[in-house]
Amino acid sequence: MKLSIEQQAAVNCIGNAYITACPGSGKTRALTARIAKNVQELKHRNNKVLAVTFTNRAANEIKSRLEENYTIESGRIWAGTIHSFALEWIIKPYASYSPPLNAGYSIADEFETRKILNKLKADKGLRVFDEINTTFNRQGVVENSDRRAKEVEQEYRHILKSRKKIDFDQSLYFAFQLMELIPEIAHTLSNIFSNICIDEVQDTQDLQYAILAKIFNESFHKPTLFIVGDGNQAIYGGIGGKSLSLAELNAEFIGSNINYFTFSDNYRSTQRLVDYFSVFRGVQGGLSKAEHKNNQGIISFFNQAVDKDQLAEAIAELIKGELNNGSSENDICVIAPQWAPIRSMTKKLIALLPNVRFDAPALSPFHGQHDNFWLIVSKLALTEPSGRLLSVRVRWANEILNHLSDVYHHTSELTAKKLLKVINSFQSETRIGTEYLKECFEFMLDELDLDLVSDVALKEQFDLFFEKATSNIENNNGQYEDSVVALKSFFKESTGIVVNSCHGVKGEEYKTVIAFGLLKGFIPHWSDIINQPAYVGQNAESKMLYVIASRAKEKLYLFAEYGRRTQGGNPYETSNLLNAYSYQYD
DNA sequence: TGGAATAGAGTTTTT
DNA sequence: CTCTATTCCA
Repeated sequence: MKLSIEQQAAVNCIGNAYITACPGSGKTRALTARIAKNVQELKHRNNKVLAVTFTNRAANEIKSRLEENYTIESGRIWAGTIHSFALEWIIKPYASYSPPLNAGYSIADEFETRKILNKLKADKGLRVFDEINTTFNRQGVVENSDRRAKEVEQEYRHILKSRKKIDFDQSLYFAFQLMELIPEIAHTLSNIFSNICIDEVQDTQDLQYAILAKIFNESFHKPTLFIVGDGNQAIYGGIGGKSLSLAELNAEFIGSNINYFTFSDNYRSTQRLVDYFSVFRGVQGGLSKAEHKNNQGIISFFNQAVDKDQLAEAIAELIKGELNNGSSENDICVIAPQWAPIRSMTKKLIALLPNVRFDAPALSPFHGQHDNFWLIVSKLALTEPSGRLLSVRVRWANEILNHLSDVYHHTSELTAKKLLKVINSFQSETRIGTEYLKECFEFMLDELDLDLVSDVALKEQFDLFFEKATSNIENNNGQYEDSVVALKSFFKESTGIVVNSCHGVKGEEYKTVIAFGLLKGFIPHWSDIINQPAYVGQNAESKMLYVIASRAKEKLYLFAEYGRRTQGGNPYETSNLLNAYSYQYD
């Protein structure tokens, strides 16, 4: 992969590196190059490179870029979210030493935790949207200034404990606790991982820094650090994401003496776009220069000019125009700050443009079940063994094998190849999606000599999987369709116009970006406005707008649509910053 | 009846 | 927090 001089300097830097740079300057490109370089330079057979980020989407981005640009033996690198790292490398192997975990545990998913919290809030006379903090800091303290919020949090922990469940926050805290209790964990990890790479570091939480720093600080042979981020894109502050300065990183990773780099060139967008979105940038970083000299392209803002009921038609027209002008479906992305309007938009767009393909993850009836064993199996069941999916399917098959051996303690000589062969040979007449999957799972269990009667955990996952999917299908006014064709279309090679949340497309780029819902209360969210000093809302707002506008390479269409109403019936207004930004729009 | 005090509306992103 | 509507009281 070709690197600029700035990027090469960072990638080839001896020692530790911290890079902050503007969007589109090739931070992730440099990171993947560094990972590949690190892998080549690994000294011992058992050494690995660790690459962590905050979201699954960002982790998958790293994996795909590595797969596309380099040939790396899969065992030489571990890439994923910090949560999954803590689970796989600390909690699972050492759970028996942890007092809260040694009696057994499983992970509570979002459905369960939200249900418990909502019930407790109602009992205490709090409203569903009153905020309850559940994140631990490194002292193990969960800060809630409100008395009732604190009580809710404590009772919530009791309920989880009685069910032998841990939530996402506890998975991090117990991992950190274990590392404090047993220094050998950090020693072992630092012996395995000779390099630690962190992408999108501005979204990392306090406890996550603490875990990574512990590995570094306790090690005898210091791993090298390669840390990449952009404080101006820190849009996870609301859930504890924290951007650190170079000095703070140096203090965290003791004696790391990190070299600082920044990239000044933008390889993504036209100069006109770079100038446009630079206005939303905070204090960090200088002006960036676009490599593309052309000032063509479009920046449009439909400020209260389109009614929300005509919005889908307007966006469909834009899409049609783009496609007629030679853009491909993969060049276009439609984003909004919240999922609810995205779902209805997706549905309308699909109806309006029946021949256009969309990549819209929100339509899966399985969302919220990432960790379910059967979700991975259904990915295989619903995809064809061809094209780019070939290598991805092998990855999924290996995940299934890992689950079977680690979580369910099956010791068989099953290989990924055999598993794929079994699932590929499954055939069924049914057109009903969930029925098709059920048949396929039973076929697979049968072929592999497994059965649900003797395996309680696998059975529990099996039941939950269908229970939640069915509930999604039944309760959402037909948004989710239970047909084999619909389910297959969800997992098929992700091509088509991306429809996603602003958070979801962070780190990605598109020739044409169409953003809607740019309204005060969405951008920034009410919780950044209510009971907050004005600067909190302004910061949150400029970061979100910065992320949104900087996704675009050539064309940016912005909508602050008219006609959306709050629960009380008041109209939503254009987001403050956009309203105040005087710009010569097309 | 005018000015001050109080109440109410506005509710997401991710693991 | 900010904006608006309502209530309170002299």
